[in-house]
Amino acid sequence: MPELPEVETIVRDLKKTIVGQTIGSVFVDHAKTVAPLTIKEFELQLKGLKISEVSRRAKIIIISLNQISKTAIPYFLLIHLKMTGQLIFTPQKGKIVIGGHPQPGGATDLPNKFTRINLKFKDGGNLYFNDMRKFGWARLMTEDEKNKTLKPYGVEPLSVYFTEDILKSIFTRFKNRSIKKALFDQNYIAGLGNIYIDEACFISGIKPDKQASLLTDSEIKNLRNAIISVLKLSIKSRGTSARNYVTADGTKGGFVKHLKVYGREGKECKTCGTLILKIKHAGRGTHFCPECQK
DNA sequence: GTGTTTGTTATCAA
DNA sequence: CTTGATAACAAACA
Repeated sequence: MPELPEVETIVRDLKKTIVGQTIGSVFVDHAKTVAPLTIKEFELQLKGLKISEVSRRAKIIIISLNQISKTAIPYFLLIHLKMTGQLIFTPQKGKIVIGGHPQPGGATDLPNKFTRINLKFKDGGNLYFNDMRKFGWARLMTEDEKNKTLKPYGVEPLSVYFTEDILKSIFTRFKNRSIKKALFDQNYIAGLGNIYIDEACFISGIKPDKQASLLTDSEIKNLRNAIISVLKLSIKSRGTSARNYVTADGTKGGFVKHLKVYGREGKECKTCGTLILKIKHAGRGTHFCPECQK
């Protein structure tokens, strides 16, 4: 579920809450989530490590860990939330009720039936990794392994490297495939997913299934600006809680009310009143206004 | 029972 | 080689 703005929101929250904290104990209840390590290995290796940094690359959360001793190897816990993952920090001990935000399955407390990992900090706080569908993962790795894992990812759309020229060269490479396909490919642009691709296409007035090589320079410019602005605005709203996503304090993001096309099929376009269409394209539900987008 | 779902990867088909 | 479609992972919901 989480795309760039949701992951970024969680990372910014965790920077404020867990950096500097030491892991006291770890509980894992689903082996696949922490593979290739076994549950026991994962629990033992994380125990006693201190969190030195939290960052993001593409849709991956990177928790940097340093052991207390100076000679120790730095470790990195990389977490991918995939479709339904949540990462929630609670500062107090014991069972916490997520205020007013029932989780999938109706659970309202922590830990719950979808909690796959619980990091317990020495000062009593808890970091819960919940994942209803069990697609997400948390992998403990060395610096080399981390670099190898992150290497294939493309340009960060909120970085200075995301230029019109880069976008143009990507679309050239995708020639007769659609722009949605191009924007979806994490090896070229990192962090976009179904929601923000549809939204950025609407904002820039381009149909998502349009052939990539047919875009004019001015359309590429508009699309780039739309991608940047929709991501920034969503981060400001703390992300889109369309289904499972919650922020690291367990609250919902507020971007749903800004959505122009995603999830609005059959409703009136906010610009022209035409009904929003939904088709299947690139294997995903694809939303657009047939009047505003060409 | 049917179809759908924010992510990603593998495999098959044209 | 290119491209698209589908299934798979697994679970909930309408």
